[in-house]
Amino acid sequence: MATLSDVARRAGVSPATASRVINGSSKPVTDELRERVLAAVAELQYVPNAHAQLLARSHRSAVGVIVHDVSDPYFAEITRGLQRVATDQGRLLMICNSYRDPDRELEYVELLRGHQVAALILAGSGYHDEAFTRQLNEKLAAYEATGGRVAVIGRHEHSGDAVMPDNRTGGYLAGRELCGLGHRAIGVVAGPRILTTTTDRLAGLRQALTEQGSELPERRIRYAEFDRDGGAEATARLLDADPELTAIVALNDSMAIGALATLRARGLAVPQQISVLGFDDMPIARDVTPALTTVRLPLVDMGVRAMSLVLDVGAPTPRVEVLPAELVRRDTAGPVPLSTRATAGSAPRARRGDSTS
Amino acid sequence: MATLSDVARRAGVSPATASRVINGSSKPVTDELRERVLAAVAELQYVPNAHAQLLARSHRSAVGVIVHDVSDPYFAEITRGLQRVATDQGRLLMICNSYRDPDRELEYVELLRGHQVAALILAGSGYHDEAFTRQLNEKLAAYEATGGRVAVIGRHEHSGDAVMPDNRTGGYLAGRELCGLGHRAIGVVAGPRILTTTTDRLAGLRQALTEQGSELPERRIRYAEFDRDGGAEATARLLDADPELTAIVALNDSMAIGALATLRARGLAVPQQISVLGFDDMPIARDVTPALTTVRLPLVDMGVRAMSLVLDVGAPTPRVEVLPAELVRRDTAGPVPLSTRATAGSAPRARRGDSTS
DNA sequence: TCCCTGCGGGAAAGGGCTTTCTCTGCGGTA
DNA sequence: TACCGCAGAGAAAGCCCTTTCCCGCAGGGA
Repeated sequence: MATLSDVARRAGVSPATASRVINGSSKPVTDELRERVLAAVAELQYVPNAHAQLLARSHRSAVGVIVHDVSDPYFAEITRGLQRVATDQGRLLMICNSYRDPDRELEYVELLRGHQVAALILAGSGYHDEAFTRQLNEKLAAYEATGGRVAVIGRHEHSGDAVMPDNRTGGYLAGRELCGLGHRAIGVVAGPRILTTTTDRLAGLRQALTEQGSELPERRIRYAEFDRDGGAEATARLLDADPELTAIVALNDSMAIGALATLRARGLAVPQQISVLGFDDMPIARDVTPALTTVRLPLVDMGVRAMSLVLDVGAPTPRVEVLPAELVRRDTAGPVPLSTRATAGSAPRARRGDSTS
Repeated sequence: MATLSDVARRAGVSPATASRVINGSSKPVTDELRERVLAAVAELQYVPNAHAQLLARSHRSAVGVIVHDVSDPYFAEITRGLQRVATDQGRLLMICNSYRDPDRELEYVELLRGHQVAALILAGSGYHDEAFTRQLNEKLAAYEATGGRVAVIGRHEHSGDAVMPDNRTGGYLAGRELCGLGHRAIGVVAGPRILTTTTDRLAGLRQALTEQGSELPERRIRYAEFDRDGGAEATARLLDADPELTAIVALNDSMAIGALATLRARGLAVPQQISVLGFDDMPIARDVTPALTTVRLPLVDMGVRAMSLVLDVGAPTPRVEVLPAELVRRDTAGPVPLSTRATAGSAPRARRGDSTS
């Protein structure tokens, strides 16, 4: 690899001058030398060693991002928002997938800190795990103590900047919608119970059902991976245990798609025989058939906010932005079937209308 | 930020010793000093500066990857394959999205080279653009001249290692399937015409139609973005121009999903009134309704192969692996409708069967 | 007793760049 | 003519590590 001094030697100048030309320094350099340096750069196909540069200018500009999995549409959307702001401000993003492994999350915090990132964004659910939470907070505190900025998306554990989707209200909206349609026998296809996102959404759902004089017993909940196959499998288990179910709430859209697959395989018509509700409103939700009724979270906006928070230096730090959830009515949730409606004792209401309720 | 000499000072040892303890060097250090160093590390929350490390050990280990967009399922799958091998070998991946912008691709080659990556993988279609191709090849050659390894996935332009999905045969399989089902009026929803992937798939398709005594006129092709909305829009244009179409081939699954959306919006039944074929077989293909008939490419495997190629140093370099395309019959392709079949003059054949033909 | 060996540790030389500081030489003013 | 100031270039001091080289010392063999 050609180095800066190779370039300088070839151009017959000092490395200092070469550096100034290449970086467009404010210090003036005569046109003649400039030309010579540029020519040498081209001839040698010189590319500066990024590590040396980053080491020399102790000026940190990249931003680290830790997500569960960028290829999961939920995080893909959030990342799109993060990226948008970062690009506007000329920041490079380093994105790491933790695959929901707390240890890996801890490792990545160190890794990114080692890479001298200016800020750190953790996106994705926190864990019900005190030991882990404490460790993570220690590491984040250490990082912040050296001037790093931290923001989290959808995690309670951190005491600084945060963007919080209103998972609980989202769950509540889902529950209220289904109750309004007359459903009482509602099953839940949930993500891992160790995730706070799961429990938050569940809590809202439970509250809605309770308000309607119904309830949500544990036997009507199945916990599985937060993805398509997890949803398919959990739905199968749910149906096996309780064939009377008239509605299923999936705690994210990927699981809902898995649920639809299982229902289709079993020949159950959605929403005529059984209703399905998703959560997140990821892009594919409108393209499945029937189109998925779901709770929308402003995913891209969550990314935008988080990145803005973290790059807005100087602002007093503990800022928490709660972003609202919103019900999106499409075609997978309908009134409780006639055969069971009599026992439900509540009139179904119109299915389409405003998207918020 | 604490530095190594801070740690050394606190532990009362030299930086050399501290470094040896921290990196688990093969050089022996007495337990006592080791303890002291480790204690100092913990107290100071020391994390080594990655740039300094990377600079000091001139040993390159990360691998650079340039894709069009990781959040596109096509690339997400490929990346999964890349990641798998990289993780096994303890390599870090630096993934960059070019968003199909050739200039950005060029920039990323430089960026990654600057970051001293051990190898570079370019995934995603090449461009019909000679000037760009020449520039890219120059940059890649310069990189290879300094010992870097390069592999491409699905690009013709590079003369070294390559993993090539058999796009042409895939197009051919799609065409043959549709002809076999009696279709003659076939429209194509294509990606940008500047992409070689588009033209390769189109060429195979055209060949199949020609063999069947049919043809594929330009007026039955619409070029659009390689995504869901592009597919929806191109389908609409196609239908407006030629309402007689009995089948639509989308040149990737995202576009096919867009096509299905447009057809649904227009009340056209798939496959009873019109058939749809996709390409790639991304995971969501089986979850749309009707499930998408498509041409499968071994996406994860493509990633695995490419990474293996590039990390298998010492092997003589120009290796090209062609991976086969395979037809996957699901529910969106059916026999040509009765009303038009008479004019088509060919008996439809069974729709389900072996997945290859 | 002397020498050699090997072990544990430190000094110091990079690694490639940025940036401050210093120096030279020129034009302009008194 | 003497002096000042400044533009433009280079020397050199970091940035923070890793690793080679070297040194001192203790133990073992002759």
